[in-house]
Amino acid sequence: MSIAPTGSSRRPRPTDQAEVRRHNAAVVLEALAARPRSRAQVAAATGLTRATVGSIVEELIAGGLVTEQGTREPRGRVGRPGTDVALDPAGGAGIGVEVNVDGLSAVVVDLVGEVRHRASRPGDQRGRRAGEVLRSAARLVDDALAESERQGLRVRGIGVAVPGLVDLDAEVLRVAPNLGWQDVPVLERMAKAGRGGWPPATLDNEANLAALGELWSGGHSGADSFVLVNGDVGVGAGVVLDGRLHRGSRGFGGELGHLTVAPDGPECRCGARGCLEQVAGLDWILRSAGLEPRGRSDAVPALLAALDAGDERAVRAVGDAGTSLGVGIAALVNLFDIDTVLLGGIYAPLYPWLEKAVQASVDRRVLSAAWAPIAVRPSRLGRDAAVVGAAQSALRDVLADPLGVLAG
Amino acid sequence: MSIAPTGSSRRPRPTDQAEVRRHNAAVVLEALAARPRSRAQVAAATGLTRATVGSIVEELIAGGLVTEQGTREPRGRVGRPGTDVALDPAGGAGIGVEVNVDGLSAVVVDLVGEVRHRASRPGDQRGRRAGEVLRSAARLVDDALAESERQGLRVRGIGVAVPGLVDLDAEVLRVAPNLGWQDVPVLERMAKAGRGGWPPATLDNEANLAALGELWSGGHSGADSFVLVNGDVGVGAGVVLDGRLHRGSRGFGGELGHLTVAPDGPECRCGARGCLEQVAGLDWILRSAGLEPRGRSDAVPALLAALDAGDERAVRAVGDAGTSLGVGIAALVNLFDIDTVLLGGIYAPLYPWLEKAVQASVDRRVLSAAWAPIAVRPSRLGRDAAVVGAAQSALRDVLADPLGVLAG
DNA sequence: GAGTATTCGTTCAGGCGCCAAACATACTCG
DNA sequence: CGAGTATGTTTGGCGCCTGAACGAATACTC
Repeated sequence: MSIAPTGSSRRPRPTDQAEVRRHNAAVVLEALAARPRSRAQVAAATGLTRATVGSIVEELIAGGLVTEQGTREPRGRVGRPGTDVALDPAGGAGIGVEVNVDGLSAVVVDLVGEVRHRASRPGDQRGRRAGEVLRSAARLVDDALAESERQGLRVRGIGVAVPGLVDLDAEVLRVAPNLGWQDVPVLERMAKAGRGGWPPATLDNEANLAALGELWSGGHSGADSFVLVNGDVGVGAGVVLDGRLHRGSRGFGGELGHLTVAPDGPECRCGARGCLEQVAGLDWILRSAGLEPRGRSDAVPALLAALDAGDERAVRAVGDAGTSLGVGIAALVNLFDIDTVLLGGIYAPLYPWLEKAVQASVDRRVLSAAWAPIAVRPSRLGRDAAVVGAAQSALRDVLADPLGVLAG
Repeated sequence: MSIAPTGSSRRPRPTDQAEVRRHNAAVVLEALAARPRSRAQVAAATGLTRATVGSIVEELIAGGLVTEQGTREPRGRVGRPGTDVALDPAGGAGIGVEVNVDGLSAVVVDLVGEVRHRASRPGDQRGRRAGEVLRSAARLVDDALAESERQGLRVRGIGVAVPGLVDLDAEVLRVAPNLGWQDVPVLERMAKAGRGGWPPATLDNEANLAALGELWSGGHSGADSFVLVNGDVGVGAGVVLDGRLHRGSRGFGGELGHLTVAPDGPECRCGARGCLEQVAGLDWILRSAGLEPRGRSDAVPALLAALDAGDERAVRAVGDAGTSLGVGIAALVNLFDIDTVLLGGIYAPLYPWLEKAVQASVDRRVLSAAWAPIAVRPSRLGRDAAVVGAAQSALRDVLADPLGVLAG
């Protein structure tokens, strides 16, 4: 059977009881992240003993990640009341930055998921040089760091979202067609332009991070496998399987926009024909609705206004886009076997006009739809998903391995 | 075995040191599966202490999963020579069964991956009733069990591969379009028809199992993320990410055959239009090459003969199928970010005539191809992949949790 | 050929983490 | 106010890994 020696990273690592402790600490913290609870409740929820939970909570309190809340008011139940333990908002924060075609934005999110700071620089970035844009982004980060310090938040990491293919190993933005960028070492440039003293930063695709944002903040109960389709000028997909983002081995996954849906369709920037992006992307929708794709910040409200007014051309444009989009989504669903699809980015506000066409198209093309219906829903965070997801991705390290973070 | 009442399967489970032991036993066994080694070498490879490895090996020997081999001949190195420890072939075996359109087959595979028994019943199954077919399959299993006993192999499990959508929870074959079956409780029926005393059996899609077969036996060095595209009358895909098969949450994944590649194409059995299966499946290829799709067992050799003879019509048919197939593969690659694609099933023998068209089509449509080339290769196990994978999937349980298997 | 160096496998305390049970605490109920 | 119940902590015990020490088996050196 020769399970190939797999020279690479795939070698399974051994465990020891320190790892057990770390793992269980993460389990406890996870339980507390869902909702404040007493130690006994945590024990019941996780399957650990009260003794173990007590000891872990003690350690987490010492590390400043959780705090004891005042005794809960009596609830009419017999027995000694428990004292709730909750995440400490000051225990950690993450900074998220999004670089996108129509502007930059940044947020600070604390350990409980609250947005504590928010800033943005709107404006079309397509004309600007990468270096210039990233200097602006670095300034947003510096501001966010300052603000975090003012609020007594300890920033654990920075997440940067970009609209393009990211090489995770090299931490380089390989290509962002809609920005016209290529091979840009985003993190390096930003750090160089910043005031220094930054916590560790990571770079990822905006659709991926948006999906994480939805996973952690969206409160889509029970949906721990879903795809977030992020519509914009381009169309990306963030794939979450069993509660884990699936980036692909090289960070190049989720390129839904370049799925072929019309082999004889218009030529795409990527060189192929009939890419989904060309018949369901924002530019196509705008053109098809008789609006100018340029000056996007005005164009989207104009589109929505036209739709609200019942403009037939606009309604049909969006419906047609929905049909094409459904083809792409059906492909996703057939391949990944996922039962929930979230429409994000520009698709979120367009949802009411997309819904029918998308659902019809999906139902017709998904083989398993008869046994298990596919739910297509609008994203909850909308355009914020990527920045928030980026900020939270930094915090996930804390939640996933609290003891490791405290020790490191 | 599992503790927690687990309302939802996604809740993270706590660990204790018994789990540590089990995990480390699996790590040790995995190291030994790759190649026989001494305890000291296992320790070096895994990072565990010699003391720990010694104790685990002792336990595995007691359980009959591994054996000490004679002292290795002196190798000119100083120091006391180690005694190699290796998987014990008799430590366990798996039975694989494949039910397919053109026949049934079964194999017995032992713990080291050797095929110890092989049997098949060729013949078109499309006309036969499910019950009848499954009775034949059950007989193959009974024979395989008898043969295993004769060879002193302890059968740990049975894997059944079917060409269709499988509901993993219910262990029901939901639909197999090319067999014309629907909602068949395959395992139940087989067990009822068998002589009894069967070890636990599992049901899965043939493309999935073929992918596992390739993963474990293919020796595609380094490729622990790949897609196996299994061509036949239908077209399925088995997706392996980071060395783990991705079935989808409900076992409905990998339906590459019903990807839309030609929206205006012919109508498919599934109800949609332009499914890949319709323009790259075996029936289409045969028709397009001027051969009768019926009587398939003869048709494929005829096709190959025609290709060998340079028959233009046949060559073009396969080439065209390759182009369409490339569209589907490009979709897979864009979405999953995978750099290796294996062509299996009927595509394996057709590979020489498919290669060019597929690769060209893929390269044109995969966004990341410029940075990371996509390798399209024929599968190594060919038509055997699914049966062998099915047999091995039973053995994986042993390798993944040896102590658990021994205890249970 | 004897002594030394090196490597292998085992044995033995030591530490750590979990569990089970007992205990102290705090509240409800009658 | 006492009985009953649930929470949180303490204690003893066990299992597992580690590190060091030890015997065993081989090669190297003089």
